[in-house]
Amino acid sequence: MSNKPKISEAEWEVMKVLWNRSPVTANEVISALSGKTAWNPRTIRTLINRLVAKKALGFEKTGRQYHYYPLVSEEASVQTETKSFLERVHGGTLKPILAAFLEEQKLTPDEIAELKEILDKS
Amino acid sequence: MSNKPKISEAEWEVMKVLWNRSPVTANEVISALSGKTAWNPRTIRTLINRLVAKKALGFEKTGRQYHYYPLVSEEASVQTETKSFLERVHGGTLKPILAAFLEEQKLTPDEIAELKEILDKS
DNA sequence: ACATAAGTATTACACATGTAATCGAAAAGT
DNA sequence: ACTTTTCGATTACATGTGTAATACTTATGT
Repeated sequence: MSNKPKISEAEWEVMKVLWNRSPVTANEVISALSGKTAWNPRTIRTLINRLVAKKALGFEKTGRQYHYYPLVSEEASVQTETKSFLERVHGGTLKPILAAFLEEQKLTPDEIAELKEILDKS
Repeated sequence: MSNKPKISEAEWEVMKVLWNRSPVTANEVISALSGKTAWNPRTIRTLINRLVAKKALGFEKTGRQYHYYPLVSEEASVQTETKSFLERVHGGTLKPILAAFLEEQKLTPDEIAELKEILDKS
């Protein structure tokens, strides 16, 4: 089952909150995002609702409040996104991709070592 | 100037044709894509028009025919896409991303060596 | 019990995207 | 010169996305 729902860019921010901690209420998602984004709480609720409609999130009712939790794992979603990304830039040279990776992620030495290990094993 | 126009997934296919060879006519783009996609020629013309509107493509008229060519480089576009992709999954663990990369089997041993070199230098 | 507040559900609306069809103009055949 | 074909330009339309506002429902305080 667990088919890969397409998660939009804004929705992705919501998912990251839920992957980080769950189950949480809509309000908790809203306050978690209030530092990061300038979205209206209504907007965030809309995003949550869409994610529920897409079956990327589930919830349990506790009284009138809903506690949301992910129905898709972060790992699987990253995989899906990455695959789609790679398909799109297929044929592009790989070097600038990794270069951007390195530049953007500000990799720690530990992470670099880990990546090298992955490369070694392949 | 040359600001980064957002190129959609379908449009990206058109750009790849043009990055590969240009300037070419719409019909040449259409036949280049006829093997890869099942799009109606009308659809491809629409995509070309949108890319022109986004200033991702330019053209010269030769008689009544237009010869299109990219206004943005593949390198720059890959960079932009990659940055956006990374921002979206930012905070996600890096390992599954590289794992997906490797799984796609885009990496030849030569490339792996090259990547390791990049990692070494950073 | 009833009003109020706090959640959730429904509706809105503009712009992007996928996927074309139709309109109009100009080149080319007859 | 007129008709037909061939391009490009304009228009279409459903669905997705960003960004909310409004309506509805139900705890909760009084």
